Amino acid sequence: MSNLVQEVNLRLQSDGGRMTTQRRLILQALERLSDHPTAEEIHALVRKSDPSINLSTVYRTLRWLESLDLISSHHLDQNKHQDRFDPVSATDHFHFRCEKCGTIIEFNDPAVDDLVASFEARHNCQVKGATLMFYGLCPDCQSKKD
Amino acid sequence: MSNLVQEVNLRLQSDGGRMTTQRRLILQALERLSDHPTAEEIHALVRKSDPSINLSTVYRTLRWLESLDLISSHHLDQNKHQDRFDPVSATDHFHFRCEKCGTIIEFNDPAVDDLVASFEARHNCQVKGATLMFYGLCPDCQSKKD
DNA sequence: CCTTTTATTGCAAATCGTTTGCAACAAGAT
DNA sequence: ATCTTGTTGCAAACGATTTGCAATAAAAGG
Ligand SMILES: [Mn+2]
Ligand SMILES: [Mn+2]
Ligand SMILES: [Zn+2]
Ligand SMILES: [Zn+2]
Repeated sequence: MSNLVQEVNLRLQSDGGRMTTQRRLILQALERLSDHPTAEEIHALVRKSDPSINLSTVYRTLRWLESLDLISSHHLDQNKHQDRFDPVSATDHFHFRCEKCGTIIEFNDPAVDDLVASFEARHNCQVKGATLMFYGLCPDCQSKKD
Repeated sequence: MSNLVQEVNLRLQSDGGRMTTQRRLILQALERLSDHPTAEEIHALVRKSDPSINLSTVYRTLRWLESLDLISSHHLDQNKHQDRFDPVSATDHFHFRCEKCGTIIEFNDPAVDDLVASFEARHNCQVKGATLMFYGLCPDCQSKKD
C-alpha cells in the first residue's frame, strides 16, 4: 500500500471519515505525478482506472488533503490562475521555473531561515511560512539557441 | 502631471499608441492606491471620476502596463485566485502578508542575491527574477488575543 | 479647423479554474 | 444483512479575467 494511503488511513482512524476507491486512486496518482500536477492532470490519470470519477471529487479530495497538511498547492505558473498540487506537505522547499520549457526544479537552502529571522527582527513580525520562487532558464534551455 | 503618466507618454512617443482619459485615470489611480489593489478596486476608484469606464478597459490597461514593465502583478492572497497589482515594476522587492488582518508589508534584502547566486551555481540555472513571500502575524495581530 | 485613420473603448458574451447544493450511493459500524 | 451517514456524480453557480465586435475618439495631415 502506498505511503500516502497509509498516512490517510491513520488520519481517518483518529478523525473519522471513509477510505473510498476515488480517494485511493487520487492518492496513488499524487504519488506517481511527482512533478506539480494540476487538478485536471490528476483527473486525467485517475480516469484511466475509473472513468466515472468526477473532477469535483478530485478538487474536494485535494482540498481535504491540503487541510490535513498532507499536500500543498502553489501558483507556480505566472500569468496562469491555476493551482498546482504538491504531493509533499508545506515543508520548506522552494521552486525554480524555467521560463522557456516550464520545468520545475525544487530546492532548499537553510539561508532562507536567516532571511526570515532578519525580517522578523527588523519588522517585529512573526513569520510562519515562506514561499520562494525563481524564474529563468534551466541548463538545457540556456544552451539552445533562441 | 503624474509620474506614471509621464513615463507612459514617453513610451507612447517611441512605440506609438494613444493617451486616453481612461488610461490617464487608471494611471492616477495606481499612484493613489499604493497598496496592492485588485482590478476591481482600481475600477471602483476611476469610476468616481468617470462612471462609464468599463472593467475590461481596466484589465486591458493593466496588462498593457505590465507588458511595458511599468507595473507588476502578484498572487498575494493565498486561497484567492485574484491578481493584485503593484504600481511598481518588478524591481526586486518582496512581501509579507499578515494571515489575520491581510496587511502587506514590503521589504527588501540583498541576501536574496546571495541565495540566487548559490542556486545558480548549484543547479547551473540562469535566474532572471525572484518572488519571495512570507506569511505570519504582523506586530498588531501578535499582541491581540486570538 | 475639418477630415481621415486606426488605436482604443464599452458592452455582452465567452472562457477558465474552481466550488457548491443536492439526491443517489456506498463504506463500514452495529 | 441492515442502517447510518460520509462521500460521490452531476449540473449549475461562481469569481476572475479575457475576447469579438461595432461604436468612439485620439491625433495626424490637410
Ligand atoms: Mn514542490
Ligand atoms: Mn509590492
Ligand atoms: Zn528549460
Ligand atoms: Zn495583522
